[in-house]
This record gives sequence, structure tokens and C-alpha cells, in this order.
Amino acid sequence: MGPDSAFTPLPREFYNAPTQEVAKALLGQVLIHDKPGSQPCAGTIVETEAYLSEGDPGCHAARGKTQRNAPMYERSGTAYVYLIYGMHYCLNVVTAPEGVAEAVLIRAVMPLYGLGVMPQRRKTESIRQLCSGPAKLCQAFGIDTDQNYADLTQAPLYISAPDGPGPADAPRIVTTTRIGLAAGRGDELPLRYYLADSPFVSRR
DNA sequence: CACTCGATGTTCT
DNA sequence: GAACATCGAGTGG
Repeated sequence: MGPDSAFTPLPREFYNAPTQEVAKALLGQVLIHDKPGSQPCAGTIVETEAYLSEGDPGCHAARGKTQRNAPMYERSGTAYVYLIYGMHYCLNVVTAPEGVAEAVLIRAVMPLYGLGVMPQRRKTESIRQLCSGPAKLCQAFGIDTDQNYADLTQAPLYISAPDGPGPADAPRIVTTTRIGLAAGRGDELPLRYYLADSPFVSRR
């Protein structure tokens, strides 16, 4: 019984909603990486950030198209993976229509499957430390620039609704400013979202 | 706990 | 040459 028996990719339409709505709707969904040749990894998304094409200096595409941010201009549901600080990868979900550069950064995940391989890759036994940050989850899931431009509506890297019945009550979502942006680069915009009751978020 | 700092190298100016 | 959507080790309360 692996994760693929329980999960089905969300359809492209899911990513066609306005970026902030997608960022919130992604909370509670399940990220799956069925990487060929290694143990499948899955986790519940608990923290996201939106990056917008208008009025957002923190967006990688704020100053136009470059080689790095080119995936942001692809159709919604495309993966945008980039290297930061020369050693860490971050995973984004492209949202807006083709030609409009918006995306949602996946910032934290609650591990579900892959508990064999994640601690090895992360070099920690602490479950809470496995995926509680954008670069941490990429390392735990084995995500790097090989997955740049990947189509997230199909394996091996995709997002699914959770398995089984959902929670009785709608989970409470906290909206705050984004993490890690320099002053004046959109650091005041309320575009970060996380599940209030999750112990797996990167920071409070 | 809170905070500072160094690692590390690609991308863009 | 500077910036960078981070992380972890180290220090001091």
C-alpha cells in the first residue's frame, strides 16, 4: 500500500483560480513525489505563499522574464523549482494563465509517506524538522531542478486531495506577511497562509 | 528561547 | 559585484 493507490492528481482547473485563492486552497492538499527508483514521498501542505504579477516587488518576475523565472510564465499547474543561496531548492506551483507570471510557494508540509528516506536526506530524526520549510521539504522529497517545468497534474510530482473523509470542521487559516523578503520587497503584503493548528509550519 | 552569522554558487545588473 | 522566497550551528539569556 503506497501513496499512489490513495491519491489522484488535482485537475488543471484547480490552479486556474486567482493565485491567493489557490494558495489557500492548497492547504490540506497532499503533495506527492513518486520519484523513480526511490521510496515515494507524500505530505499534507500546511503553509504557502502567493507571489503576484502586479504590485508585488517580491515576485521573481517583478522585473520581467529571465531564464530563471521563465517557468512562471507557463500554464498553471506547472512546477517552478529554483536554487537559492547556492544550495537550497524551493518548489512553486504556477497559477495564472500562460504569459502571466504568478505562483504559490510551498513552504511546509506534514510528512505522510517516505518516513524511511526523508530522515536520511534531511539528516535528522525529528519529524517536525523534515519538511517545515521550503528548502527542507524539497530536500526531504528529493526535489531539485530536475522537476523544474514538471506538470503537477500528473506523476511523478503532483498534488492530490487528501485520502478519506476530510475534517469535520474547516481548518482555520492564518494570513500573515511572507518570510525572508527584504524590506520594501513586498514584505508587508499579507500573502502567507498556514494552518493555524499545524505543528509542521516553518514559523509562527 | 532569541538572535547572529557563515555556507555556497547561480542569476542578474 | 551584489543579491538571494534558506538553513543550521553557535552564542547568550
